[in-house]
Amino acid sequence: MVVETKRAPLDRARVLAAAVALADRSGLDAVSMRAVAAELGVVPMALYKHVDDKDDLVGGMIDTVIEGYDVPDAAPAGADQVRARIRAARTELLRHPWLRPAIETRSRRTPTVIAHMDAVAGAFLADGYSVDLTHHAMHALGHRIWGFSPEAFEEPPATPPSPAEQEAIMRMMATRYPSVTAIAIDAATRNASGACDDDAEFDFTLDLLLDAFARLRAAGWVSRA
Amino acid sequence: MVVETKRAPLDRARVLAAAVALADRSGLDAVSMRAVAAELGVVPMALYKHVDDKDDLVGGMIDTVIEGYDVPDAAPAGADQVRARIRAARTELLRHPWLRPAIETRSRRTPTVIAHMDAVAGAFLADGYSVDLTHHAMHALGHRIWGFSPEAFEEPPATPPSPAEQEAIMRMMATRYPSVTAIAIDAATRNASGACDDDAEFDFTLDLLLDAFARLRAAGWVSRA
DNA sequence: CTTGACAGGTGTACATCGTACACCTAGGCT
DNA sequence: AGCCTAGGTGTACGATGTACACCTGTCAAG
Repeated sequence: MVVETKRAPLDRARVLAAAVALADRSGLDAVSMRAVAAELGVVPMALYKHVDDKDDLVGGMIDTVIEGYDVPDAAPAGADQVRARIRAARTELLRHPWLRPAIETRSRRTPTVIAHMDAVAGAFLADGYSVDLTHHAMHALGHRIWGFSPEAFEEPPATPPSPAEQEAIMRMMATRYPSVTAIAIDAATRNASGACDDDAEFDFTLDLLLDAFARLRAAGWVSRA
Repeated sequence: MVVETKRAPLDRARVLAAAVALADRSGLDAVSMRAVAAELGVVPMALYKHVDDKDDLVGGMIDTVIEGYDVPDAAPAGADQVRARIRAARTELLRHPWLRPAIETRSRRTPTVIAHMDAVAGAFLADGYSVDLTHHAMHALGHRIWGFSPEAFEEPPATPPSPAEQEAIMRMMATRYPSVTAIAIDAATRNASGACDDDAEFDFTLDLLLDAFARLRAAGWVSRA
């Protein structure tokens, strides 16, 4: 008689893991209920026994990643601790490109998400920052707390036209948008590929902000008027 | 004989205006091809004669708003000009709440969008900022260039539980997330509603960043090592 | 040992969405 | 007069999220 290898029963963690794996492989758009179910060899509706709805699914995916943050818990306090946490977040963000759009379109907030914010805020407070200054800092850091800089410049969608066309486009750009063109050219002299070093920009801004707040604190800034 | 009042033929601008009006009234999710078509008393497929696809539609909606920026063209140069542009963007952003998610999920970049970035970058350059410093500034300002601060704290989804439950939740929050709770309480002492003054935070961070860059420039910073 | 509740997987069905494709029709040109 | 074409129509398809009824194996209580 044929013995079916019995499938271990699903649980929330396995569902989320499958969704994360799928997103890593094929992007966030590929994460549909049906696709995740197929990944697990199960019918779509089975997922709803472990997940409220699609929104809960991607919320759970985010949580899964956040819980994997490699954060040196016994790290130095204050700004350095903040830096460590944010860099840990960024590492994970780079590993999972779908994470950014996922967080950006998020609606509900989970305990895991709040806990991460609490840890960052706590590091400021532990370093003697006033509550209000910490508040400002959290706002200023914004999404950087999740490891990404919300760029004004997005990746160009990789439309490599013929070299001749490219020349014409460049000329048009240079006359119509001289400033961004100047920046692009300057960046290209520094980086053969012409792409910005996003990682360097991230650190630059992070340091700029952390320094600015350290300066305010040192100057005795406590709270807004 | 019955004389049908002849409908003026559609054009791209009318389609976009209808979509913007609909989004203003009912949110971005309500903007489907079918809904916009209905708004115009036309069949869904008619829109495709004026718009490539849905992505082009929302791109066009964004352009429509950007083109309406009330930017004092003969404004002071430099940081003040940047401030003016960004504040103009923010005004429009507050008028159209759908704008933020629309921009965030954007994929293609339109000339109108590039022109706005070019104007901001140009203001820095005109003020004597080096190209590279301008580049950094654009990255640091990130989405703030579009008028929004990408907050770590999002609006709570307005779940007002019973006062008793609220009390219990607060107590739990205070022990589990002491830092964010401290911030929330502190903010509440300053603002009866307990909500952050997002507008004030926006200005605070904008000033912080612009000051930081002004300081770098004054110190003779020209380009990264 | 029986029974029955319940956790968990199944199957069908539906509304909504974007959009491909073929079609029709009214104006304006040659 | 004849035709081209811009612009609106109609039908249809595949994908998606998810409601609802159903089945089934496990395990604890009687």
